[in-house]
Amino acid sequence: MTELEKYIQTYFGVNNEDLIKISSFFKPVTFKKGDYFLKTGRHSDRLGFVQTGIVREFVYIKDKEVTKWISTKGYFVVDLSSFVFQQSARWNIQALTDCELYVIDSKDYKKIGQVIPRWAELEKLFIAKCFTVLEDRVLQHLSMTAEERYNQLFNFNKELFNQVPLQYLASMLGMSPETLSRLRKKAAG
Amino acid sequence: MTELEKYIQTYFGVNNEDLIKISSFFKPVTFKKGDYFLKTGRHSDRLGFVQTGIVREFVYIKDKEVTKWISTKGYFVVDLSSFVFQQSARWNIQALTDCELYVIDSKDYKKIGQVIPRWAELEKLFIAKCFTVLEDRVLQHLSMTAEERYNQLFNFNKELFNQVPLQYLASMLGMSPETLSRLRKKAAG
DNA sequence: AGCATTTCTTGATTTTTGTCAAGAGCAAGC
DNA sequence: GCTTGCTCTTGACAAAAATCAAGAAATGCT
Repeated sequence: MTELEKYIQTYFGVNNEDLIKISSFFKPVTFKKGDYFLKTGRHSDRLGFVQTGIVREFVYIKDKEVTKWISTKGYFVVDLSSFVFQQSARWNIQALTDCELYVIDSKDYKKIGQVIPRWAELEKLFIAKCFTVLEDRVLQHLSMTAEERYNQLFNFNKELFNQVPLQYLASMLGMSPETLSRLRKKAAG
Repeated sequence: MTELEKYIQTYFGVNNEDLIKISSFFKPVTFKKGDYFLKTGRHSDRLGFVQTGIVREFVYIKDKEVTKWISTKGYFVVDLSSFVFQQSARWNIQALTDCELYVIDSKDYKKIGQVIPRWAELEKLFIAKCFTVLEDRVLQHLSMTAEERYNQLFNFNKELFNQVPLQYLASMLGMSPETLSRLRKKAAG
């Protein structure tokens, strides 16, 4: 079973037969460090799954880059408003390292629904799960200090701090790079 | 057409016949100021639609109330993780004023899917829309100061500031009540 | 109306975080 | 191996926001 199949099974809980049908629509695509999976303003008609490598989703706000999320193995990358609602893309999605993604375009994606009758239901459940994760993220900003947010992310995923330029993590945590640097020093004791 | 029907049509874009089928599952329930629609830890098997009044969703974190959202006419109120995934509720949902809600329990909710074949698809679209709204909210915390967040909410919905205790709005915006008070004074010039 | 309670404002102060600037450390490419 | 960038750290300072405390204003209740 490939990584992709493993994750689809975990996320969507389908049987082996459906699993193979679904995953067969995804095609492997390699990205070099710096390549864009998606650029703001363009129309995105594809969904990616990170097999290896690190991918950053960010947007320019007042001439500054704001990193919304950093995806590693096992994450889907997509601009949902663009993929689902055919709007122009809000996020830039860029490979931070060389990457292997499994990619599906919206034309093929629609075919999944024809093959798997319960697909819309499974999609709903998956997006609902994503929603609750984002709810938590909002709550973190309402209730935690920069230091607490740093510690939480660090405890959740230490490796990230060796693999990703810290300025991006700082942005994703909603603090300046200097603050992250100081909190890091402080936590290291 | 009732408010509920109007909003269902706007959100889900169904025809008149389906609209009536869907809305007929919702039952009007009145809540007195202070009543709880849902309490943390309980199991929630109902979804509400705010017809009149104001409803607050909040949670205790380290003995402090954190207000996640304040809903007025036209909003759905629900603990999604509880309603969809049968987990115990994460949020308290309380009437800030006397309220009329249209309420549906999960048993009846499931019947909608039997009556409207496209329902899972429509649900998916609705939750996806909610997801993109939350994405924006996260971005606001990554890129805006307390003052900018205050101004944005005030410009978006001025009435809220006359109807809701400001301490709740402050919490929802991720700042102390004192800071909100000062920003408010400053913006009033 | 009058009292009690809650909510809001204000000032003083502290803490947290951001900004600016300089330099150190690293890595990529020639 | 040596530039050339890029990234990270550090210090000094400024700005933003939190906290604490006191009182004013509004609200609810009887």
